[in-house]
Amino acid sequence: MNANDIRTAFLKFFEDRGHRVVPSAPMVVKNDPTLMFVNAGMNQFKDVFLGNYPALHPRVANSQKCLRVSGKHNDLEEVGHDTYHHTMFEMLGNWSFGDYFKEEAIAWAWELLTGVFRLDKDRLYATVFEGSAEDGLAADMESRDIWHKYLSEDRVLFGSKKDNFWEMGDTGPCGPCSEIHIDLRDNRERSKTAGAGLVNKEHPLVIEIWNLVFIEFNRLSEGSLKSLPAKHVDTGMGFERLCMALQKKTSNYDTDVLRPLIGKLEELSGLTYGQSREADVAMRVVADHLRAVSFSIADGELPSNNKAGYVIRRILRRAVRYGYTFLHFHEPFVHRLLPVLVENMGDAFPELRAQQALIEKVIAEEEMTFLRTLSLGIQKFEQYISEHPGGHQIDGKFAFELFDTYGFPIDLTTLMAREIGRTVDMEGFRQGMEAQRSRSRAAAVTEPADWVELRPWREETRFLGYDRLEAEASVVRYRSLVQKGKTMYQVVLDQTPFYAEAGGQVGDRGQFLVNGRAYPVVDTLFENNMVLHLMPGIPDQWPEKVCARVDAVKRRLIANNHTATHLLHSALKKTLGSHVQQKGSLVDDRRLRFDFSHFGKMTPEEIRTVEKLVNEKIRENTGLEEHRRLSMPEAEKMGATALFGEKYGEEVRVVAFDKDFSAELCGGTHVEATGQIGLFAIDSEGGIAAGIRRVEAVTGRAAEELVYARIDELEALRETLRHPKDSVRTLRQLLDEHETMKKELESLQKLRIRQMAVELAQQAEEINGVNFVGTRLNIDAKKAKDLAFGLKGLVKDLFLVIAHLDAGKPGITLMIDETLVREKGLHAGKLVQQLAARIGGGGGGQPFFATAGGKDPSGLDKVLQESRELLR
RNA sequence: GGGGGUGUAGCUCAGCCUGGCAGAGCGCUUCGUUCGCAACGAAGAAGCCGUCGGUUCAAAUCCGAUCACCUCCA
Repeated sequence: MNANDIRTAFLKFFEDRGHRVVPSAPMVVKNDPTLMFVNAGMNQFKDVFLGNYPALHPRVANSQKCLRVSGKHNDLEEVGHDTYHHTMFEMLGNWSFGDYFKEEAIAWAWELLTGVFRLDKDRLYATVFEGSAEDGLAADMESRDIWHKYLSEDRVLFGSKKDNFWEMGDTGPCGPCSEIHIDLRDNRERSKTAGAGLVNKEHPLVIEIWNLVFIEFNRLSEGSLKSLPAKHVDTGMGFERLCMALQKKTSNYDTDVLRPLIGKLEELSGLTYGQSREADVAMRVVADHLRAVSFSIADGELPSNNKAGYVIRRILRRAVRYGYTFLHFHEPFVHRLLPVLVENMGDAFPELRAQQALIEKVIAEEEMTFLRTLSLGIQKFEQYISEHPGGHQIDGKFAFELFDTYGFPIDLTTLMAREIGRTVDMEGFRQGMEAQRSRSRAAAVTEPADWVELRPWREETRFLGYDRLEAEASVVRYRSLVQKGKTMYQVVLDQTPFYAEAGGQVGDRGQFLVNGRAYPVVDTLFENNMVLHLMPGIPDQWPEKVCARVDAVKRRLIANNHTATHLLHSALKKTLGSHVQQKGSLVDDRRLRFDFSHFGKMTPEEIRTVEKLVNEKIRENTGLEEHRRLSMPEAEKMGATALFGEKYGEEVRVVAFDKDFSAELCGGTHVEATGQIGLFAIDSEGGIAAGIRRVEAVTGRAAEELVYARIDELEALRETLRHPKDSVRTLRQLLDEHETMKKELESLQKLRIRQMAVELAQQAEEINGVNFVGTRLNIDAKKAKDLAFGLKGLVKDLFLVIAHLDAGKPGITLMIDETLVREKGLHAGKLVQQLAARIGGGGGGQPFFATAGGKDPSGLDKVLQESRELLR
């Protein structure tokens, strides 16, 4: 059975048992601050479990892409060293939302594994929760009894809270779980040691394949458990491990999920998998990471230097590092595996195929920059070694600097040190790291308090803002949080006209009217289907109803920009081609920003074409066509644009303006008719990442101002040029002329200085074995310096004093030949200080050359006189 | 969000600590040598030292702000 068949068989099995099959949600989490990536199949159903959101269907099955690289579940550093950890993996799951419970979940798991997949019954074990005194929970005897119907007593084991009580994170839905483990060792091994003793003991061939979680509680932030209104089933079966078991392999990397990637790596590196431990680890790392990074990019998360993007960058760099060190790739290579991945998984995950070119380009670019970083680090390392030739230990502070500032991985530093017989002071390194951590932690304290619940409330916040900007509503809950030392409140209403930040559109501002007083709302956020109104202050007591009023002027400007963004999106597709995909968007009341995939800079003509197209649509004054509740297939039939990496529910909203021109799935607020936008103008176009361009634009009055500003600038230029016929030609001529004149002037000045130098050389006067030259000139300090250096070559034993005056500023330049400095102990810097007193100033310099400046020009003659006397 | 670093010739960078003539290698142009060149020799062009402000007689260099990029942490 190949991997694709296994996936299909799983989904089919549960579909036949009344489950709705749903697609994987994107791996990148958009509106949950506690989570960056989907780390378990249940993430997208979190709100259903908590009762915040009704289930679409009581029974669901899916295969969910997961990424475990940060937070509570972080497997990144394990990957590669064994044969079963992954950063990205697929989680096959079946779900019951308040429907069936332990009995069916266990029965079907057993039937699927032994009946459909035909796994050996005598290789299977089950674990159940042993209870926890800390949480006041008893052992899960119910699950144990159910299991005894299928498995003998010695195959049903009790497990601790760590293994058999599943929690998504520090807070959130959780419950006891029952895991199914499989013993994949050969018969000889199995007869020697019983599998039961190896369960949960990190044995690579005695592994958990399926976790059946019985969700009953919500873990609150103070640590206690709260019973949920309904009981749910959440199961997760590691797809890669299942494939290993069914394909009779002993490593996930030997299955047809990952082996083709390793094959390609063998081809590219010339090494054979299975020959050396180090190369094997490296190949597994690269294969795994390529898959994780590719899917992340397809879901819209590009490598970058912060947040989720930074995690992606770190994964990719880990792959490059292993390839560089152990597979001897010194050129970008990771991106070359992509075609193999797409070939393999492109059918099950169409987003991969659709964005292949972009993914490849982004990875290649990122590899290149990292290789640059590496070579810079190696350079720094070598410099350090040559500066510290002795010693056996490399300073931990230096190793940390290399890592922190130059991004040079510590294990490479260690490796390079070992090659020259040195070690690295890891304690010093660790200290640097710890200091860095606590600095960052101290800077980011926005711990919210627990919610204060005012009324029972199970639904999501009802959004009224498509139709009205003001509404009566009840406060259902609120909490405080401290941000940068200031206390803010997040307030949730049962219904609200406020639009919460989503899809690039910023949150509304406005106010709540409570008993005749206005309390400002400074921002509106979306979190777990709740709309959070961010408020600097709240009343002591909330009345039954408050009046929520959105700032209408801002909202109108935002609508202009959002609709313009849709028109821009279509215009870009029409002008540049269908490869244009939205990669990001920001819409506020002042401007709009749109990021999209496109190769190469837009030409000025293309920019103009896009602007014209958008303005054409504005003039047509096309009315808004809004479909609030369409099914996904209906929306697709309309040809509405959906975004990769965006999670859509069963029902979607489609916003269209002349539906043949622009129709998008969108939750944002828009204008009634495009004419309201008035005018659209692109302010700038530029690149932000490999293959991604950014356009910034303005609409309405802001667009008008932009156009005026440009006209004014041109007018001012023409005015300055005295209104020539062809100002561009005139300006170009002027610039050319300027350039040649500048050159000419420079060479003339050089010539003049040389001439002056020659003249002055003739004036030289021998005083006590010194050739004295003293002169008064109307030149600036820079020219005096040139002159001094010019004269230096002409006169032996020179003692030069130039008393110069430029724009009312007097100055002294003093030069003394080096031989005089040596033999007579003269020092220009000291002398010039003395002389500077005459012009009411100060100065200094080196023994052979010094300058001074002052305020009193009348003293210049005295300077010359005194310097002459100095020599006598 | 917080820390560190880097912006100097077309490219890669030195110079900054300790203020005092803006440099090197590669590339480029011209000439010469060579059967030939990723060869050799000679000459040359090329710079608002990221931007703005401050300190100073004097700032690439010191101080402050700002922008861009790199990097680590959250």
